[in-house]
Amino acid sequence: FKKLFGQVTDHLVAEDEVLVVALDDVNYLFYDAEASDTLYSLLRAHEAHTGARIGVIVISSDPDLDVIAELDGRVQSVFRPEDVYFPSYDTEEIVAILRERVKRGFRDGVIGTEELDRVAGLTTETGDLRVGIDLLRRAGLRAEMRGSTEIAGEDVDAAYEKSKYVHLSRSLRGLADSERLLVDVIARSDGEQAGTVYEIFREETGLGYTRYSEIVNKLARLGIIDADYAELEGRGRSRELSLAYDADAVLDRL
DNA sequence: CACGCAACTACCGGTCTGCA
DNA sequence: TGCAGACCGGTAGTTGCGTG
Repeated sequence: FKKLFGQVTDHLVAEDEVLVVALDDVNYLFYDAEASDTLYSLLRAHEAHTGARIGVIVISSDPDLDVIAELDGRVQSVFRPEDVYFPSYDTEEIVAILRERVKRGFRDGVIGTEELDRVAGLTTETGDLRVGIDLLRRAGLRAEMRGSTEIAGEDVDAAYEKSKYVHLSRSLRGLADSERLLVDVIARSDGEQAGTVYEIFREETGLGYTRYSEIVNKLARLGIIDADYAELEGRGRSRELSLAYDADAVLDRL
Protein backbone atom coordinates (compact mmCIF):
# COMPACT_ATOMS: atom_id res chain seq x y z
CA PHE A 1 0.00 0.00 0.00
CA LYS A 2 2.69 2.42 1.04
CA LYS A 3 4.69 1.88 -2.13
CA LEU A 4 1.71 2.14 -4.48
CA PHE A 5 0.27 5.13 -2.69
CA GLY A 6 3.66 6.80 -2.83
CA GLN A 7 3.75 6.36 -6.60
CA VAL A 8 0.30 7.91 -6.91
CA THR A 9 1.15 10.94 -4.80
CA ASP A 10 4.51 11.42 -6.56
CA HIS A 11 2.67 11.48 -9.85
CA LEU A 12 0.17 14.03 -8.55
CA VAL A 13 2.96 16.34 -7.42
CA ALA A 14 5.05 15.91 -10.57
CA GLU A 15 2.12 16.56 -12.92
CA ASP A 16 0.51 19.19 -10.68
CA GLU A 17 -2.80 17.31 -10.76
CA VAL A 18 -5.65 16.93 -8.29
CA LEU A 19 -6.98 13.43 -7.66
CA VAL A 20 -10.68 12.95 -6.94
CA VAL A 21 -11.55 9.61 -5.36
CA ALA A 22 -15.18 8.43 -5.40
CA LEU A 23 -15.93 5.64 -2.94
CA ASP A 24 -19.16 3.94 -3.96
CA ASP A 25 -20.98 1.87 -1.32
CA VAL A 26 -18.70 3.21 1.43
CA ASN A 27 -21.02 1.72 4.00
CA TYR A 28 -19.21 -1.57 3.43
CA LEU A 29 -16.00 0.05 4.63
CA PHE A 30 -17.76 0.96 7.85
CA TYR A 31 -18.92 -2.60 8.41
CA ASP A 32 -15.28 -3.63 8.41
CA ALA A 33 -14.15 -0.62 10.47
CA GLU A 34 -11.85 0.43 7.64
CA ALA A 35 -13.53 3.71 6.73
CA SER A 36 -11.54 6.02 9.00
CA ASP A 37 -8.16 4.63 7.98
CA THR A 38 -9.03 4.82 4.30
CA LEU A 39 -10.25 8.40 4.43
CA TYR A 40 -7.39 9.39 6.67
CA SER A 41 -4.80 8.15 4.16
CA LEU A 42 -6.49 10.06 1.34
CA LEU A 43 -7.30 13.31 3.08
CA ARG A 44 -4.04 13.63 4.94
CA ALA A 45 -1.86 12.52 2.04
CA HIS A 46 -0.48 16.03 1.74
CA GLU A 47 1.10 15.73 5.19
CA ALA A 48 3.25 12.79 4.21
CA HIS A 49 3.68 13.90 0.59
CA THR A 50 3.85 17.68 0.35
CA GLY A 51 1.87 19.06 -2.57
CA ALA A 52 -0.34 16.00 -3.12
CA ARG A 53 -3.93 17.17 -3.47
CA ILE A 54 -6.72 14.62 -3.08
CA GLY A 55 -10.48 15.13 -2.78
CA VAL A 56 -12.99 12.51 -1.77
CA ILE A 57 -16.60 11.80 -2.74
CA VAL A 58 -18.32 9.21 -0.64
CA ILE A 59 -21.51 7.38 -1.62
CA SER A 60 -23.46 5.50 1.01
CA SER A 61 -26.43 3.28 0.26
CA ASP A 62 -27.27 2.68 3.90
CA PRO A 63 -29.73 5.33 5.13
CA ASP A 64 -29.27 4.21 8.75
CA LEU A 65 -25.58 5.00 8.67
CA ASP A 66 -24.50 8.46 9.82
CA VAL A 67 -21.27 8.59 7.86
CA ILE A 68 -19.73 11.65 9.51
CA ALA A 69 -20.62 10.65 13.06
CA GLU A 70 -19.09 7.20 12.59
CA LEU A 71 -15.69 8.58 11.60
CA ASP A 72 -12.76 9.22 13.93
CA GLY A 73 -12.24 12.72 15.24
CA ARG A 74 -8.94 12.95 13.35
CA VAL A 75 -10.84 12.32 10.08
CA GLN A 76 -13.82 14.52 10.95
CA SER A 77 -11.52 17.50 11.31
CA VAL A 78 -10.44 17.28 7.66
CA PHE A 79 -13.52 15.73 6.06
CA ARG A 80 -16.27 18.35 5.84
CA PRO A 81 -18.42 17.20 2.94
CA GLU A 82 -21.49 18.72 1.32
CA ASP A 83 -24.47 16.40 1.64
CA VAL A 84 -26.50 15.50 -1.40
CA TYR A 85 -29.48 13.34 -0.68
CA PHE A 86 -30.95 11.04 -3.32
CA PRO A 87 -34.33 9.61 -2.30
CA SER A 88 -34.85 5.92 -3.01
CA TYR A 89 -36.66 5.03 -6.21
CA ASP A 90 -40.44 4.91 -6.01
CA THR A 91 -42.42 2.19 -7.77
CA GLU A 92 -42.95 4.33 -10.83
CA GLU A 93 -39.22 4.90 -11.28
CA ILE A 94 -38.48 1.23 -10.66
CA VAL A 95 -40.94 0.25 -13.36
CA ALA A 96 -39.32 2.70 -15.78
CA ILE A 97 -35.83 1.34 -15.09
CA LEU A 98 -36.93 -2.27 -15.34
CA ARG A 99 -38.82 -1.54 -18.55
CA GLU A 100 -35.63 -0.17 -20.03
CA ARG A 101 -33.81 -3.39 -19.05
CA VAL A 102 -36.59 -5.47 -20.55
CA LYS A 103 -36.31 -3.56 -23.79
CA ARG A 104 -32.59 -4.24 -23.98
CA GLY A 105 -32.58 -7.80 -22.69
CA PHE A 106 -35.70 -9.45 -24.04
CA ARG A 107 -37.43 -9.77 -27.39
CA ASP A 108 -40.68 -7.85 -27.73
CA GLY A 109 -43.58 -9.47 -25.95
CA VAL A 110 -41.52 -11.75 -23.69
CA ILE A 111 -42.88 -10.09 -20.56
CA GLY A 112 -46.35 -8.58 -20.24
CA THR A 113 -47.39 -5.53 -18.25
CA GLU A 114 -48.93 -7.63 -15.50
CA GLU A 115 -45.77 -9.69 -14.98
CA LEU A 116 -43.56 -6.62 -15.09
CA ASP A 117 -45.72 -4.96 -12.45
CA ARG A 118 -45.30 -8.05 -10.34
CA VAL A 119 -41.51 -7.83 -10.67
CA ALA A 120 -41.65 -4.13 -9.78
CA GLY A 121 -43.84 -4.83 -6.76
CA LEU A 122 -41.43 -7.45 -5.41
CA THR A 123 -38.51 -5.12 -6.09
CA THR A 124 -40.14 -2.31 -4.14
CA GLU A 125 -40.69 -4.70 -1.23
CA THR A 126 -36.98 -5.45 -0.94
CA GLY A 127 -36.01 -1.87 -1.74
CA ASP A 128 -33.19 -2.92 -4.05
CA LEU A 129 -33.12 -2.65 -7.79
CA ARG A 130 -30.59 -5.47 -8.00
CA VAL A 131 -33.32 -7.82 -6.87
CA GLY A 132 -35.52 -6.72 -9.75
CA ILE A 133 -32.80 -7.13 -12.36
CA ASP A 134 -31.85 -10.54 -11.02
CA LEU A 135 -35.54 -11.43 -11.00
CA LEU A 136 -35.93 -10.57 -14.69
CA ARG A 137 -32.96 -12.70 -15.59
CA ARG A 138 -34.07 -15.73 -13.58
CA ALA A 139 -37.68 -15.49 -14.71
CA GLY A 140 -36.54 -15.28 -18.31
CA LEU A 141 -34.30 -18.31 -17.96
CA ARG A 142 -37.09 -20.25 -16.28
CA ALA A 143 -39.53 -19.48 -19.09
CA GLU A 144 -36.90 -20.60 -21.57
CA MET A 145 -36.37 -23.87 -19.69
CA ARG A 146 -40.07 -24.54 -20.02
CA GLY A 147 -39.73 -23.99 -23.73
CA SER A 148 -41.91 -20.89 -23.54
CA THR A 149 -41.24 -17.57 -25.21
CA GLU A 150 -43.26 -15.70 -22.63
CA ILE A 151 -42.66 -15.14 -18.93
CA ALA A 152 -45.61 -16.24 -16.82
CA GLY A 153 -46.57 -15.09 -13.34
CA GLU A 154 -45.34 -18.33 -11.85
CA ASP A 155 -41.91 -17.82 -13.44
CA VAL A 156 -41.64 -14.57 -11.54
CA ASP A 157 -42.77 -16.11 -8.27
CA ALA A 158 -40.41 -19.09 -8.59
CA ALA A 159 -37.51 -16.81 -9.52
CA TYR A 160 -38.22 -14.61 -6.53
CA GLU A 161 -37.42 -17.50 -4.19
CA LYS A 162 -33.81 -17.16 -5.37
CA SER A 163 -33.68 -13.48 -6.17
CA LYS A 164 -34.77 -12.32 -2.74
CA TYR A 165 -31.46 -13.66 -1.45
CA VAL A 166 -29.15 -11.66 -3.74
CA HIS A 167 -28.09 -9.57 -0.76
CA LEU A 168 -27.35 -12.63 1.29
CA SER A 169 -25.32 -14.32 -1.44
CA ARG A 170 -23.37 -11.14 -2.00
CA SER A 171 -22.65 -10.62 1.69
CA LEU A 172 -21.63 -14.22 2.28
CA ARG A 173 -19.31 -14.25 -0.71
CA GLY A 174 -17.20 -11.49 0.80
CA LEU A 175 -16.62 -13.20 4.13
CA ALA A 176 -13.38 -14.72 5.41
CA ASP A 177 -13.26 -18.37 6.51
CA SER A 178 -13.64 -17.73 10.22
CA GLU A 179 -16.52 -15.37 9.52
CA ARG A 180 -18.36 -17.93 7.43
CA LEU A 181 -17.76 -20.50 10.13
CA LEU A 182 -19.42 -18.27 12.69
CA VAL A 183 -22.41 -17.80 10.39
CA ASP A 184 -22.56 -21.58 10.16
CA VAL A 185 -22.45 -21.97 13.95
CA ILE A 186 -25.19 -19.39 14.43
CA ALA A 187 -27.31 -21.03 11.75
CA ARG A 188 -27.15 -24.25 13.73
CA SER A 189 -27.81 -22.65 17.13
CA ASP A 190 -30.25 -19.90 16.27
CA GLY A 191 -31.35 -17.56 19.02
CA GLU A 192 -28.68 -18.53 21.55
CA GLN A 193 -26.83 -16.11 23.82
CA ALA A 194 -23.51 -14.66 22.76
CA GLY A 195 -21.66 -16.62 25.45
CA THR A 196 -23.16 -19.97 24.44
CA VAL A 197 -22.41 -19.42 20.78
CA TYR A 198 -18.86 -18.43 21.68
CA GLU A 199 -18.27 -21.77 23.42
CA ILE A 200 -19.08 -23.63 20.20
CA PHE A 201 -17.17 -21.15 18.07
CA ARG A 202 -14.07 -21.51 20.25
CA GLU A 203 -14.20 -25.28 20.11
CA GLU A 204 -14.31 -25.23 16.34
CA THR A 205 -11.81 -22.47 15.66
CA GLY A 206 -9.73 -21.99 18.80
CA LEU A 207 -10.10 -18.22 18.42
CA GLY A 208 -10.36 -15.82 21.34
CA TYR A 209 -13.27 -13.77 22.51
CA THR A 210 -11.95 -10.54 21.05
CA ARG A 211 -11.89 -11.89 17.52
CA TYR A 212 -15.27 -13.48 18.11
CA SER A 213 -16.77 -10.22 19.27
CA GLU A 214 -15.41 -8.36 16.26
CA ILE A 215 -16.85 -10.90 13.86
CA VAL A 216 -20.25 -10.80 15.57
CA ASN A 217 -20.31 -7.03 15.17
CA LYS A 218 -19.34 -7.24 11.54
CA LEU A 219 -22.03 -9.80 10.75
CA ALA A 220 -24.61 -7.71 12.58
CA ARG A 221 -23.64 -4.57 10.68
CA LEU A 222 -23.78 -6.49 7.41
CA GLY A 223 -27.32 -7.49 8.32
CA ILE A 224 -26.60 -11.22 8.15
CA ILE A 225 -27.44 -11.73 11.80
CA ASP A 226 -29.44 -9.90 14.45
CA ALA A 227 -27.58 -9.29 17.69
CA ASP A 228 -29.96 -7.61 20.10
CA TYR A 229 -29.57 -7.25 23.81
CA ALA A 230 -31.84 -9.75 25.45
CA GLU A 231 -34.19 -8.58 28.18
CA LEU A 232 -33.83 -9.99 31.69
CA GLU A 233 -30.90 -12.34 31.25
CA GLY A 234 -30.05 -12.94 34.87
CA ARG A 235 -26.93 -10.90 35.57
CA GLY A 236 -25.50 -8.23 33.37
CA ARG A 237 -26.47 -8.02 29.77
CA SER A 238 -26.09 -10.42 26.97
CA ARG A 239 -26.80 -10.39 23.28
CA GLU A 240 -28.98 -12.90 21.59
CA LEU A 241 -27.66 -13.98 18.20
CA SER A 242 -29.99 -15.07 15.45
CA LEU A 243 -29.94 -15.20 11.68
CA ALA A 244 -31.63 -12.41 9.80
CA TYR A 245 -32.45 -14.91 7.04
CA ASP A 246 -33.97 -18.33 6.80
CA ALA A 247 -31.41 -20.83 8.18
CA ASP A 248 -31.68 -23.22 5.23
CA ALA A 249 -31.19 -20.39 2.76
CA VAL A 250 -28.04 -19.36 4.60
CA LEU A 251 -26.62 -22.89 4.90
CA ASP A 252 -27.28 -23.45 1.19
CA ARG A 253 -25.14 -20.48 0.30
CA LEU A 254 -22.22 -21.08 2.64
C1' DC B 1 -29.85 2.72 48.49
C1' DA B 2 -25.01 2.10 47.72
C1' DC B 3 -22.03 -1.34 46.45
C1' DG B 4 -19.95 -5.56 44.75
C1' DC B 5 -20.23 -8.93 41.42
C1' DA B 6 -21.25 -11.72 37.20
C1' DA B 7 -21.40 -11.68 32.48
C1' DC B 8 -20.69 -9.42 29.01
C1' DT B 9 -18.66 -5.79 25.40
C1' DA B 10 -15.09 -2.34 23.70
C1' DC B 11 -10.66 -0.94 22.97
C1' DC B 12 -5.60 -0.85 22.78
C1' DG B 13 -1.05 -2.37 22.32
C1' DG B 14 1.37 -5.89 20.84
C1' DT B 15 2.95 -10.57 18.59
C1' DC B 16 2.95 -13.81 14.88
C1' DT B 17 2.97 -15.04 10.15
C1' DG B 18 3.16 -14.94 5.23
C1' DC B 19 4.53 -12.44 1.31
C1' DA B 20 7.32 -9.78 -1.94
C1' DT C 1 13.66 -6.73 5.69
C1' DG C 2 9.44 -4.24 5.72
C1' DC C 3 4.64 -4.47 5.56
C1' DA C 4 -0.11 -5.76 6.26
C1' DG C 5 -3.44 -8.68 8.17
C1' DA C 6 -5.03 -11.94 11.70
C1' DC C 7 -5.19 -12.64 16.13
C1' DC C 8 -4.55 -12.36 21.35
C1' DG C 9 -4.26 -10.77 26.25
C1' DG C 10 -5.16 -7.31 29.36
C1' DT C 11 -8.02 -4.02 31.00
C1' DA C 12 -11.65 -0.66 31.33
C1' DG C 13 -16.50 0.06 30.75
C1' DT C 14 -21.56 -1.33 30.90
C1' DT C 15 -25.58 -3.34 32.85
C1' DG C 16 -28.69 -5.14 36.21
C1' DC C 17 -29.20 -8.30 40.08
C1' DG C 18 -28.37 -9.64 44.97
C1' DT C 19 -27.09 -8.17 49.44
C1' DG C 20 -26.51 -5.86 53.79
